Amino acid sequence: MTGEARARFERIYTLLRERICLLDYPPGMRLREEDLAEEFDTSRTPIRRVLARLEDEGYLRSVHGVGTIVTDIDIASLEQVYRLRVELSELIGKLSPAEPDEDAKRAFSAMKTRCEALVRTPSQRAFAQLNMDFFHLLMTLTENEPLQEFSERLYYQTTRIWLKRAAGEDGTEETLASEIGFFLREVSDIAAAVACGALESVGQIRRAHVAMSFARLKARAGEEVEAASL
Amino acid sequence: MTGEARARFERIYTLLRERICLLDYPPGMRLREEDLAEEFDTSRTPIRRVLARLEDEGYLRSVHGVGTIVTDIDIASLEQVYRLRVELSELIGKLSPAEPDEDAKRAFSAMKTRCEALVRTPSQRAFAQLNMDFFHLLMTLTENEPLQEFSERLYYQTTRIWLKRAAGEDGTEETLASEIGFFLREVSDIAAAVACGALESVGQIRRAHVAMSFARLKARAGEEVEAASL
DNA sequence: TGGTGCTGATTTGTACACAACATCGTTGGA
DNA sequence: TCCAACGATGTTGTGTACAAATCAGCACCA
Repeated sequence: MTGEARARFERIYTLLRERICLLDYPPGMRLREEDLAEEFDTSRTPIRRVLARLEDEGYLRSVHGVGTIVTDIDIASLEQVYRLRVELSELIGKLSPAEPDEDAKRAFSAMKTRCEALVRTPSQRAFAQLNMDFFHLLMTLTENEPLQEFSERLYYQTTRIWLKRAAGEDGTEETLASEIGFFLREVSDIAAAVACGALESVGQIRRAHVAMSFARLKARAGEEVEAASL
Repeated sequence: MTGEARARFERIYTLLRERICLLDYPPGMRLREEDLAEEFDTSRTPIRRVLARLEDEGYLRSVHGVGTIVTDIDIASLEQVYRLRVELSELIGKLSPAEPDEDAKRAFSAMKTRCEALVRTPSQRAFAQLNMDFFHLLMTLTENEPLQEFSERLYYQTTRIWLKRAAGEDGTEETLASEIGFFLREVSDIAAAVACGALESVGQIRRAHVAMSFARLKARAGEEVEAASL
């Protein structure tokens, strides 16, 4: 796969993965190859190439005769993925850190501004988008490509489930606002660390926040079980 | 993809990946979809599904009008992958370690025996096979599936290049024997750690040996450059 | 009334024909 | 003699028809 075909593949792949992570395609949703083929003005063949990759990476599950379904992840499996994600988070500052220039520092500062605006007018979708943009900005701090690739995969695999359960329609508006508040603190802390070039600290801060956000999710899941059993 | 189709996919995928890692398909070799289709008694379509995954994971590169080529990795990129692999190695003992039972301990002991036999009659191919078997046995020590998956990918991606450069046709028989010797020490150390249930130590020993094996490779690459420039 | 099997519709999986592209050898002219 | 253009050949990428599988709805019977 080369040239134009490659470019189209990347375009569709990135877009679909983003839709899955932003919950435009929520877990359990069924996609149809022919619909996608029509949307991207091609035949099923190139679409199937993209869906195959998304399936290999665990975002989708194709079932013969049924359809292509967006996967869901139970809390036990999610915990395994989070454990690994926590460890990888810290490596951002340890493996080939890229000294941030002035543009990068401004970008982190801009993230903080966007986040403060979000606190005033909360929205799940805007939160999801900001969270993703922030993640990609963080990834520019390491030049280790394999680390970037694996971190991306763990991020996309966990964040959508976390968003759905922690700040989704299930949760109250209160929990959404609360999560945005925690996120603002993370962005502020990391922006400060980046401002003074302390990349190792960035990794440690990130690690702590990733771990805490899962801990909150788990606690909330525990409450739900408790409430259901009453 | 489900049922029988899935099983066939896994079978072909695993086999081809193994061939690539054991250097039956060395870097630069060109594969033909139609040949593979004939070998596995099917059409190009299911084969392309497998090749697509192998390409996504970086083992292959399909070029329109040319062929499907086994990738090679330059020493700079390899170093990035190794840095990450070193870090992940240690996690084996920290993330969901599986307490080894008597069977597992015997399996490690058997590895040591195989390794001692290999020292007496060195063979690159047998070394590659033993190295891979040992890796898979190590993976049974953690129950964290994402960690297993990523470790596998890093292993398959680096080991084939390492084998080619450190113990392949390029190197002398002396370097092969030397590497087998180092490997025997690693297997012995790890078997001992497993025997007394010290899984955290297993991770640390493994980490050290992975780092050292790359260091030797890099040193040898340096010598070659030096020799070439004389 | 409940359950059981059938049939049609829907969807993914496979096979195959053809298009697009790259490579190499050949041939013709300067 | 050199080189440039062309065509033959071989390979992956795309489109499409059909096979295989699942599911829902319904008829039918105990």
